[in-house]
Amino acid sequence: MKGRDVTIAEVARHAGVAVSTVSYVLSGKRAISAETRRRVLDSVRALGYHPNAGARALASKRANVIALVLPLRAGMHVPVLMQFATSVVTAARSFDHDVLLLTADEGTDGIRRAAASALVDGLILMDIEEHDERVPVLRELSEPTVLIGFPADSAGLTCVDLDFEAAGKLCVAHLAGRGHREIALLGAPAVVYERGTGFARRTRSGFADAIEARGLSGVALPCEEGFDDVRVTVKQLLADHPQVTGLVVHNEAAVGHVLATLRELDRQLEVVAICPDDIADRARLASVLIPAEEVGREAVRLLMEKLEGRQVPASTLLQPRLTYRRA
Amino acid sequence: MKGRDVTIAEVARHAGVAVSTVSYVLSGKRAISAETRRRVLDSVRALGYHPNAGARALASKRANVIALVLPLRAGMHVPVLMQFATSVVTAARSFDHDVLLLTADEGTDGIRRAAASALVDGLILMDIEEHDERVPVLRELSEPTVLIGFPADSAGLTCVDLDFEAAGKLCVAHLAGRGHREIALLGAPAVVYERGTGFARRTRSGFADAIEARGLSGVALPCEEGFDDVRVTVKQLLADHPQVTGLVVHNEAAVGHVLATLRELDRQLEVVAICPDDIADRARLASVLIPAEEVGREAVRLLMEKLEGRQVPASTLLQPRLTYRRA
DNA sequence: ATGGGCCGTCGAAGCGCTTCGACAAGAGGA
DNA sequence: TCCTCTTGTCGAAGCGCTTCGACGGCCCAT
Repeated sequence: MKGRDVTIAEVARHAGVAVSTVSYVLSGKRAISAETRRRVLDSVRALGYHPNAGARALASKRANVIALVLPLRAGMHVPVLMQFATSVVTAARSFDHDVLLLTADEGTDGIRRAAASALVDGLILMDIEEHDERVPVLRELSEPTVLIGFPADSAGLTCVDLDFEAAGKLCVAHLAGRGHREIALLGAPAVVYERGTGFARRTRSGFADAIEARGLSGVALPCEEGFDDVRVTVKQLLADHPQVTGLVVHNEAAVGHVLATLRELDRQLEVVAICPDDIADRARLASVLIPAEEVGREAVRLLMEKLEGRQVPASTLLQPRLTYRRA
Repeated sequence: MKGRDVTIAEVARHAGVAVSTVSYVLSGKRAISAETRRRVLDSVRALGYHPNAGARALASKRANVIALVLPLRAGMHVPVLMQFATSVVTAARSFDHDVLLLTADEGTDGIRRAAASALVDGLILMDIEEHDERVPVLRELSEPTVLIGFPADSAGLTCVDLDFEAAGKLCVAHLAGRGHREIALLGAPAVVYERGTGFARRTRSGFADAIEARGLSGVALPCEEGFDDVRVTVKQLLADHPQVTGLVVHNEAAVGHVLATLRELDRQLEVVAICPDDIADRARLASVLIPAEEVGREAVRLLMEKLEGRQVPASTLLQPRLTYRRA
């Protein structure tokens, strides 16, 4: 219910300077004497001035807003998604940008619209599939983009992600180092592989490579998320491969159920998980964590670089780290 | 990489009309002949015109963007939060608005900033506490606001939520109707009550009222979310109150663990949950669902009404519905 | 015929900001 | 001393859109 919004003209009048001077004080794009700067900033505070976002965007051709395109589909672990989202928002704020939320179910139209209307200066997309329909659209856009995840053809794009292949290898190395010769991988639900989501496949291929390179024997299975499904899968696995003593779980939702089933069967496999830290911590499990916080921050940083017109590496792979916890 | 953005002036030239005519065709705010309208729309399509959001906001004093202020704190069930968020985005899009994501950890500043800079036309806040620091800020804002949840003093505000008191009563009524005389409520983690989050308390008080009104005996306990904690809580409950035969669970994360514990103890209580449908469905449980979709949609609808300057009810309580599932 | 309305369209005035070029005034070099 | 640079500030021109008032036709009631 405060009075009408304060404009830059009122600040200028109050401080006894020209409008442009106020603008330069605020943007720092030209030298301003200390005395004038102080007067202007005092007036800004006194009047409670906030620049009008629309006017600023119109004049400067920069909205100071980026779009975050979130998926909402089966097989995504929602809390991790949320971690990404908050880290993106926080990072964006640290660059004085806001975040517009676009959901994937508006399809490519939302992306086109937000970009073409200059609503946003750039976009971050999450949960990229190998053959993602959004990717061709991005190529046509003049707005810079950063992807979290990798499509099959990433030429000309900027992508960030955990190095899941390295993560798969790291898990095998860990278990091999502790003496296991036959290792299984329990992965994402089958639908996630079918959709061609990169991270699931990449882990699996890293796993397979490492198994082969070390001359171990291994088996990789998809795994659903419900308790009963997990139970069946684990039992089947142990029946088919009784020699398995090491287990890699790459499925946040299933971790707890897998452990419960092993307890129930009284089988003492050594388990390492690829999952958020809190889940692994709760289960006292060795794990490679998904560095959602770091990925989000890095994505924003890259986008800001691109907004400044600077070159950035096409692909950024964050190296996995394994945390060992004794039970 | 397409050419520079198309402006309304180019559309006007292409269609052979005045700029204002194009604007009126697009906004529908003045009558335009069918013939002219067709020509203009053809040009719009031919040139791929998208109005510049900043210019539009500046001229019309409407950004066509609303803010969604999300919390991210302990004790909130994240998937439900996500459901709210997507339903808000979807609903907003249906009113031709976009959604700016603000996180609560920017505190009240983010709210002030977004409103004062005219970045957004209105705000929706989630996860309101009884004594929420953001509420006084909202009262000073000239932008309309809708809260999802109720603060202790909701005077002058517009709030939407599931009627949790009614939900608590409904659960008791259901169990009483099926012959139970001693009923327990397992609620949110203790911290949620301490924080004064309304929905948890309101369910508890509805529960207590219904118990008393029917002359039953009842007990209400907070409940943590980890498997082991739940196990302890349930065991304690059954030890202290061996006559309990009906159980209301108002804690999404705990539902599964409660059932597992009961199975383990071989106790056949009748359980009804207040939780999202998918969880109840998976567990084949009678439940009152949290209508996240509906709440989000309603919040947006109310906000749009307020944006139009219309009066709206101060409080909107969505009536709970109980779904009975036989196991 | 004649005037009053309505309909469809146009032109122009902003909206609040950024940024470019201009220009005093003082600093420094010759 | 004169001229050239800086440094700090100002004024004005937009940015692309909405909206207000004006106006020429046309129809209908007089």
